[in-house]
Amino acid sequence: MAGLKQVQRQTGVALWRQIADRIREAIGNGAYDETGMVPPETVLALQFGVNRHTVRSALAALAQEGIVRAVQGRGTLIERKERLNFPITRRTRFTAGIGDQARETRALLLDEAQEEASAEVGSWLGLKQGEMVIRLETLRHADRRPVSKATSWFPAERFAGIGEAYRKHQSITKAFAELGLADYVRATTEVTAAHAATADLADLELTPGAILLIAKAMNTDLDGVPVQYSISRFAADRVQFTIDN
Amino acid sequence: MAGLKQVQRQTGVALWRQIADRIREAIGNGAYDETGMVPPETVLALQFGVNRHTVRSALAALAQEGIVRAVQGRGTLIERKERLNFPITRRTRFTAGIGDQARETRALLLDEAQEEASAEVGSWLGLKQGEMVIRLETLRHADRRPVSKATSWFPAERFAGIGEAYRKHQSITKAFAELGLADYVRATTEVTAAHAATADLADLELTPGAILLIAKAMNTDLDGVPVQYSISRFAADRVQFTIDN
DNA sequence: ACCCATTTGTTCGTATGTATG
DNA sequence: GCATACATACGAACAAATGGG
Repeated sequence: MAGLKQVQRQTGVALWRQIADRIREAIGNGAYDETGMVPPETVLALQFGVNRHTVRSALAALAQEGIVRAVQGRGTLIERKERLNFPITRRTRFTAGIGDQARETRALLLDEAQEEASAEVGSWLGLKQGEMVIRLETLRHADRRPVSKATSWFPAERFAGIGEAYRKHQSITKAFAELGLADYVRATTEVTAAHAATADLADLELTPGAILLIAKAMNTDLDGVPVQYSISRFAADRVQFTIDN
Repeated sequence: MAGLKQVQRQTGVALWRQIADRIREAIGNGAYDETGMVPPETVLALQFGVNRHTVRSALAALAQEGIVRAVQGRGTLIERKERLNFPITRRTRFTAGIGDQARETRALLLDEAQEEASAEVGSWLGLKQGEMVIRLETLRHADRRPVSKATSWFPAERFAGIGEAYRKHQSITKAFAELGLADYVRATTEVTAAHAATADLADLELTPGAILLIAKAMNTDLDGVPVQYSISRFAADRVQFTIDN
């Protein structure tokens, strides 16, 4: 499991960042659960085959993120360690899916706009290019940590006022209900991964080079008519998806 | 869509690498399909707010990967642009899922071993920790490009000889069939994303900082008895998953 | 054949960031 | 904290190849 030389030089990614990424990941995977702390700097330096200064840079970055806290004479304590599980099923809902794993969830409406459907959005929603759609930009937190940022499109005619409804209820499900759609199902989900764009880095409180899990999803009503197309970006360090067949 | 200053300084990730990652992604998304080439270096430099040298470093990295080819006086041509779609369903199979999108698929058995089940593997396969399992390390190509690297575990008693069978048929499905298991289904899939480890970088022909889509999957026979647990690492640039409910 | 704008390729120099001991 | 070596990034040129008038 340990393995030496897990980092590479002259690749455009500084060693301290590669090491920070690996330690963050190891923490998320529960590698240091027994002690609740990261191994000593000298041990890490040996493991990664780098100078202790380099390890210190990596730990400083993680401390900056609030993931670890160095205490002189004791070691580097792990402050936070979470990975939320997000089930993708026919009845996928954000709040219900995350709700039982977090004490508190929040939803923020960053932006709302009415616009003409792009080719991509139109094809997913079954609209002609140029028909009007409502776009919502939303940010979701769990226990005060940003978890996902999503862009959603809705047919404008059918769901006029969904922005206000979402702001009020902080939930797509409840906003749909207020607009007369009692139930909906997840039809299709496409999952990819990519480096975060700068705009998402800020909102999701990530550092450059961070990874996003991206879910492009289409929801329909019970008659199979598309009601929502969304592109959700999740901080890959903080979530995993599960698909149960 | 364009957007200025999409890169950040002093983050431990070199600008040229951030830019290379964004251009690779843009190519994958079809952003330059009209011309079949990347914008001129001077234009990219302006877009990203960096010196032309920095853009050239990024393009040199992409040329090294075989994604683009620079021609003096003409521009930088896009050589390769692919993203395979990998459906995750109750009947998920690698070869059948990828097969119709690639002209040629190959499967390589990198390693085979018999070992005691770890806590994780045991819990997925319904074995006690310490019971014997067979581990296969496999690498899959589509059209001569590596697509995924997978580690699979099988109950040793029931599937003795599966390594040989896999080497012969280059297919899990056919190897199962030879050992008397005519059919199996995908029970659960967990999807995460992470930076590639060094060992995977080499086999998947990726550069450091590259992203993996990771699928932890459990297959059962038709009676619901676990027959396989696997951790597959896909090059995120080259694939996407789809989940149809 | 020639000129020209465009685009990639190359060579200086200089400043800052990264990594080591 | 210091000294050293190398990678990264910028700026200003100039050279070489391409395609079109």
